[in-house]
Amino acid sequence: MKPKLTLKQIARELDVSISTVSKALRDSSEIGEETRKKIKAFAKLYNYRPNNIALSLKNRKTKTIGIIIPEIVHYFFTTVISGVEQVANEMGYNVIVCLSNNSFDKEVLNLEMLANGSTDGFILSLAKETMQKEDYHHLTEVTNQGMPVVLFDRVVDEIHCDKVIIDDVIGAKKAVQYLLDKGSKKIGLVSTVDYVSVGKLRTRGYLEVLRENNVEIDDKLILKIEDMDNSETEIKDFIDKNEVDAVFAVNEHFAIYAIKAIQEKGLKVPEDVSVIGFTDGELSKRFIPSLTTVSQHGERMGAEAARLLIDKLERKPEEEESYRTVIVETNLIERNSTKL
Amino acid sequence: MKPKLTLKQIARELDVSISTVSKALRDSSEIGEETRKKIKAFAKLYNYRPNNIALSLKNRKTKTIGIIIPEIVHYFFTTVISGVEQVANEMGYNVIVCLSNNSFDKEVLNLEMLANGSTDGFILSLAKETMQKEDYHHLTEVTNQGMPVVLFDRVVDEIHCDKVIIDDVIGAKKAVQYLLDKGSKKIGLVSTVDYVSVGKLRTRGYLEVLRENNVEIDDKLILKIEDMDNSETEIKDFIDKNEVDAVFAVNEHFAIYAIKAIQEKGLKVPEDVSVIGFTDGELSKRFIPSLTTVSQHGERMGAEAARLLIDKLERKPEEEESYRTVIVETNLIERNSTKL
DNA sequence: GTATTTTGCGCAAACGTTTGAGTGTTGAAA
DNA sequence: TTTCAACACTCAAACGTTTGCGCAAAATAC
Repeated sequence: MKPKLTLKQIARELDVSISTVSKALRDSSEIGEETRKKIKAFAKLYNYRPNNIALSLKNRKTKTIGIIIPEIVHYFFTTVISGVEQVANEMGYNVIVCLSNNSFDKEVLNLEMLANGSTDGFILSLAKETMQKEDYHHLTEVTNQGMPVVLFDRVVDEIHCDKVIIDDVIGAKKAVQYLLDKGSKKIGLVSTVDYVSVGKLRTRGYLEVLRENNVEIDDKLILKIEDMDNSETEIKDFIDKNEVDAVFAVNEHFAIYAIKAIQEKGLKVPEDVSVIGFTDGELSKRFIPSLTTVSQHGERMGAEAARLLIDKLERKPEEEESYRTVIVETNLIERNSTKL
Repeated sequence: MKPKLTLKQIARELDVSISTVSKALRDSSEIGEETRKKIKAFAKLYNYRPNNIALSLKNRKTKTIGIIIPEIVHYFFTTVISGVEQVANEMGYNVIVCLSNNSFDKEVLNLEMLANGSTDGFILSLAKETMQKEDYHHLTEVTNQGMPVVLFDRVVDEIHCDKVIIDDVIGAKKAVQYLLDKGSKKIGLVSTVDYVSVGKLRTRGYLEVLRENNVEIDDKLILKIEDMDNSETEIKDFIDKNEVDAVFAVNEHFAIYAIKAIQEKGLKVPEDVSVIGFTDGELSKRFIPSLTTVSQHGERMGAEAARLLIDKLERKPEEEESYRTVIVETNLIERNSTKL
């Protein structure tokens, strides 16, 4: 139980001053060859490592970036974390992960906590509740203090900062166009209510493509899930009541519930009805039939977000502010839930 | 762009000393009513928050706990994180998540990094590579420095610390006994190679139950997956070559590959062959047929681990050391991949 | 032999806090 | 008037670093 070596202890042990030790270890030319060697040998022998906290205080930077996500038990978010982590580590940064659990209050709390010196900047995706409330003061406050923030996936125009998003509209268009190309005529949409930005945008893509292809839009074929906990039965009802030859769902789960409902109705996927999902997770790959889906490339988004943030962190203060939005391209992964 | 309020600035602004400000904010009786009110009002107005880094340095504790896991894109680990996070936040602790990506070197690096002042203690699950190498010096070093460590899931006897595990043997026994009770005679096992402790233990449970029930053990019915990337075809081969009426797989993926192989062979699950998995993830719930499985209760494990760690952190130093191992009970979740 | 430069090291301040000890003023008891 | 406690506040050290500056001794130059 040796209580961690410090400069002070090395100094005492070797009978030199603290600054001599510090300088020696940092190869300062101020220190003589001999003393330097002696100190370095000692430090190495006892495995000296500088205390990060003290360094953070001194340098006024922590070399850690905070990431706040709505939930962690969620494939997409974990891939984003993975992407952030890779880039961050490469650049010598640590990552702190906090969860908002989709709660506004917890998002605020986490942000405040991390903003008080724990991190140099943030990467975050807004909690659902925050987007409903449209209250972003906690974020503007943080940015006002000069801490860079990068928003991803669930972003919002009101906050001025770097952003990483996918083009939800184009992604949705790709999916629906694909269905049309394969001969589908009556394409159902299973989406979320509009305050979830991605639901709104993907719905827009759906509508645009239909219009571009002169397909009549039938409101009955559009389902907007209000209550996630009840989504399975809502989707079942929807499928039972409507006759469709294809379904575009805005996430994996909805797609799978749709497939289940279709199968229970006595129809086959993809022979009778094609289904396309969004987000390429475990389920999409492993489900039978495996899901044709729009891939979001979470890892790439995380990497981009980390790069944007670190860029801001290491930029000289003279350079003028400017915010970028990078759009990570989606692409359609063809599997077995759509006909060839 | 106001650069974050400090005690010093408040002191200058209100023309008192720094210590007066500090004491006033902490409601010290040393400070007069009037000044205290004035200072508190000012602090509130400008939203003063003490700097965590400075506090950490002063108090020699950070109120954060580090968690290092082999991979984050993995349902079980995310549920553990979720559990840790809940308890940690309740107790006023922050959580730093780092990934070892199953690499020994990265595990060492992360540990060193976090050990240098960033966290008060660790919760971790060993990287696969670490278990192969059987090199735990990085962990013993950390514990020698007096930092508490809690190991979970992938644990090892050589390290003396608190541990949270599930009873893999009992869990496996429950599963296999269940299959026997339902009338299965030839139960296949799909496991991992033995240096992955959980694979070994679950295999042991399988063997024990068969022995207890006087069922002959047929080595041909035991598959040990060496190369994860190739597991799908290995399992397909295994199923094709052997006649079984049930399969016990040590994780979700293996279970699903088994089901696929069984179906491709022209047999039905669960009518012809029952399948049981381990770990209750998204896939188990949503797959068709949904999987009967041994639930690991990741969230509960995380919560237990956090409690153990915080307990150690807040214990007075006089109290003597003792290490506990808590075993989180598994239970069988019956779904549709086994016959009734 | 003195004047100047170089070498090798220590001092002290700073980062933002907390806190025990010290200090000066007030008011009351002796 | 002296003594002393109570009050309200400030000083300074500490946590572990880094770094500009100062200073003595040694080495060089004149």
